[in-house]
Amino acid sequence: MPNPQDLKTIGLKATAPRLRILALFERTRERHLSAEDVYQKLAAEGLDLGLATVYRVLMQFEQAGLLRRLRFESDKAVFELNDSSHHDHIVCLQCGRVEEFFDEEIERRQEAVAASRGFRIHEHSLYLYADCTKKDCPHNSQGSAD
Amino acid sequence: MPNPQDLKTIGLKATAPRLRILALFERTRERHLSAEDVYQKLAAEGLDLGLATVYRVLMQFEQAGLLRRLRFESDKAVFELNDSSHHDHIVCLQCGRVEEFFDEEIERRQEAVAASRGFRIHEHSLYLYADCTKKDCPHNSQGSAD
DNA sequence: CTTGTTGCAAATATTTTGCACCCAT
DNA sequence: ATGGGTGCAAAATATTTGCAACAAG
Repeated sequence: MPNPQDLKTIGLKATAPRLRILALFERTRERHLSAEDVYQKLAAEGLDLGLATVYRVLMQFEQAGLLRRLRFESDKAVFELNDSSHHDHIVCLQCGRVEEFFDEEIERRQEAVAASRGFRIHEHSLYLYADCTKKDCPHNSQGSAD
Repeated sequence: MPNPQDLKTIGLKATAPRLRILALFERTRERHLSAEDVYQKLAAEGLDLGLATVYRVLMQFEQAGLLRRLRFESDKAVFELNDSSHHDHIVCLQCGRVEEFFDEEIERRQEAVAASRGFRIHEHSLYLYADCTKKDCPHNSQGSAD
């Protein structure tokens, strides 16, 4: 469970929903959760909270820099803990697995492209949609899994 | 106005809504239009059509490869004519201007990153959100426009 | 105590779908 | 004529907001 001070520091009262939501992101292995995911998981743990509260808290955490909001192809947003080291995402279209990566050269080229056209980048979003070749990916479970 | 044959070729009847929507994309200079944009513009031209039809036609055109669906930060999808030459987008956060770019090196690195992690890319989305320095951008109209 | 926070329900926004009527082929 | 296409209204989905009750500091 996160320290209540973590929240007070960013000007938010340390309430149960907030502490539990932050705790969820800190311990969950699937780092990427939608508002609905958070709601379901906490409800399953017996916490009685409203979906609207989840949305509000996620938004506050995003504004405070605790979480980052991502949009994969689906039309619902997912959130991840903001470890403040920038990275992009590669998503397996078969099993939904998400991996993070950072490529110095891609970052450099983005800057170069933008600068050469008279733009100054504020942020970017880069998602690679792919098939993975992991053994436990449904895509490979029956074929050549190599 | 597009040739009715363009539509028949992809198995769609050459109806007024379809021809007008395609024509709109072929002549408009802002290449990126949302369903609502299309609906408004055609309504303004006196074409009486339903928004649902616009959504249906856009979806059919996308599946036929005539259009490509994009999602910038906003939560509505926009479409662009699919000239079949792949490119990414840079969007000005101030004036909404959208420019397209293609960078060989970025493409290569994406493949390399994916391959090294055991993924095979199907598609990707890369958006750069930036400020542009164009003179007609509201961001620069009153400041140092350099 | 006092203001921020919550849950609920209602409101938004975008997109999709059911259905009866219509038109391109 | 006939099966696909259309408009309209209603549904579905994701998210936001108004409000009265509530709780952290």
